[in-house]
Amino acid sequence: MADKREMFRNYISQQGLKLTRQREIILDEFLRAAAHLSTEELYHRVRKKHSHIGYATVYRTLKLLAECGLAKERDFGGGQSLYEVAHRGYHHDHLICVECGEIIEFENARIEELQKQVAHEHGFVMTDHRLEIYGRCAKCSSS
Amino acid sequence: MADKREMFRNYISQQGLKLTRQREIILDEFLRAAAHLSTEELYHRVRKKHSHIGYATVYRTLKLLAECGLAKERDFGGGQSLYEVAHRGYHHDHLICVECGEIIEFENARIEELQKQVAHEHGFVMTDHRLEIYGRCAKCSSS
DNA sequence: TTAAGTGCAAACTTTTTGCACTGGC
DNA sequence: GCCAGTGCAAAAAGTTTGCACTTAA
Repeated sequence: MADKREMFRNYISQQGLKLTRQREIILDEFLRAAAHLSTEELYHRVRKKHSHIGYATVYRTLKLLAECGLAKERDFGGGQSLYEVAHRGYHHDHLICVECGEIIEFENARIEELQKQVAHEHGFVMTDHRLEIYGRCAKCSSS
Repeated sequence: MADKREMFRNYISQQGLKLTRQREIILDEFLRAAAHLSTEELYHRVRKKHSHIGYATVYRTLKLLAECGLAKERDFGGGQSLYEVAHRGYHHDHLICVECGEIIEFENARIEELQKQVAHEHGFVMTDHRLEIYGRCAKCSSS
């Protein structure tokens, strides 16, 4: 987490941007979040402690975080996009409960491999992918 | 295609809805489209021939088509959602060129199987999934 | 000092909705 | 004739932007 703040500072200065109090607050609150956050949710969390911070700043900062690789924008449909803390080095996909909304992250090397193969078969060079599995989680299935 | 119109009529009457001229026009134009259409695009196509049809009607009809299984809503990000003609019976995924925007549909039974397995490992019962592979297509890679 | 950043409100984009009128059944 | 559907315009909902003021470097 400390290294992520470091990364942010590096990026900021490299780009000739400025490290403002707001950006630090928003970054900290973002890193504190375990799950996938909407801009709205992050805005409210930030607001609880720092009521002066505006909506636009949260949007702008979240974009900045995505730009520098600390955040990843995810669009699961349903209007707004969610951001998650980027786990550097490995790609993961999502398992989403259609009933309670729980989101579980997973990795599967075999699937990744097959994807690359499919892309190749169609003459594509794969740059990214996204896989979401929807279903009912254990809790929701039993009840 | 004729059977799809039939399906639509059946659904309409079963639900106690009405088969209006607008709905027929929109359905026809939708079925004519080969690729993935945004509501906006469909609206413009419909408008060319029938300038009296409103935006809201296109939205409402597209929702109706999705409801009765004739259309599938796809959200590739980028603001608006796209609809595609639902190919009944099999599920397919998408390969998307990040440069020219071309969308190719594919199926891969092995990947599907692995997905079901992943869901199972996490106690999920899979109901649906979505897989998108992003990359550069042959044309865009070479140029 | 000075250019980037902020907060606010207004603008924009996509989608939905309220309502009076129209038209299938 | 009834009630669902339509077209329009207004409202929502999410996001972006213009601008005058503030602040990090």
